[in-house]
Amino acid sequence: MSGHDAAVSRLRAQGYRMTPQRLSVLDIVARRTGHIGADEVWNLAREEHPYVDLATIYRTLQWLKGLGVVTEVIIGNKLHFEMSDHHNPHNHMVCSICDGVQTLTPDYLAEFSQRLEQEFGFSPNLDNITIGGVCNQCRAVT
Amino acid sequence: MSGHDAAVSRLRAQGYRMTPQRLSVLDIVARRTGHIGADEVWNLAREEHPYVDLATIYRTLQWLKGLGVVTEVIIGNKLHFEMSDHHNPHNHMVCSICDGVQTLTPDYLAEFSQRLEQEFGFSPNLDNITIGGVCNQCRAVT
DNA sequence: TTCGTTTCCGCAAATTTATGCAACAACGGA
DNA sequence: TCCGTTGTTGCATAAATTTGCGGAAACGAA
Repeated sequence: MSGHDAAVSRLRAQGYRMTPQRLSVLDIVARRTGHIGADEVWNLAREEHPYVDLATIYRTLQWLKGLGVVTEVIIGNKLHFEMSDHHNPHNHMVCSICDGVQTLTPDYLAEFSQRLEQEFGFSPNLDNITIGGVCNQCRAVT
Repeated sequence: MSGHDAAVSRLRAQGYRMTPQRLSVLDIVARRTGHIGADEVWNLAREEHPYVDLATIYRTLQWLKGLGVVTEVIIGNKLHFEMSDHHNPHNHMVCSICDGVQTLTPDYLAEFSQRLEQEFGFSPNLDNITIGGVCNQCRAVT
């Protein structure tokens, strides 16, 4: 179907079972341009498979995140997800006032990341990092 | 009594009411060297004031965080807190395997922060940022 | 196609954190 | 010291996410 066929094959090759629930979640996240909340994934998934449980959605999303297939974006107190694009990776800046999201190339984090690695031997996982703060417009209003 | 008297006076001067609950939370966090979980704060607070509600603990902690009095550290899926030390500020690196915490001077984040500000007009709030990743020892074991 | 192993899911309940509201109490003023 | 205003709390409840467990189903092997 869509562009996540490669991901599906890869997961299957790795020995994971591709259940309808997992395919559905993957499909829903892939079809959406931009991020989508866990609850919204659930609602869409239930249209196809009315019995899917919210716990499965969360489990699947965390599983895909751990495998680098999806990226987590923390918006307010809720988790959102989007397909990871390894050809065009980016992080997120989320405004704590308007919940607006801007993207950021990881170049900005590269130097920081290398220093942590070299000076502390700490390997940061910056793939799923969300930078909180206040955006331009919201600051102007205040 | 301890070194958080200044904070108490300042908060009072700013018009906030210093209730026994708030004093107790402040005391508990200040007395602990290092971070402490919200649930643990609650348990200790109840020893002194058996009626305090967990909601009050969370509200107070978030309030103190917003005022820069305490710093939030995300460990696993739980929130921990410690007194902010503005003379000696630091961020945290948390290992996702062993939950170990290392500290980090904000110098490492300064350049990054400035670039976000200059190039995007985005004011990141890095005071309460927690960097996730894998520490030296845990990586060695794997 | 059937079977067996082993992973995965639905269900229920627990955990962690947040919020609406009426009663309460902190603290400046009389 | 007492009072009134108004910020805070306790209580109840909701929201968001995670986890344990027994049954179900995916998928390779026969």
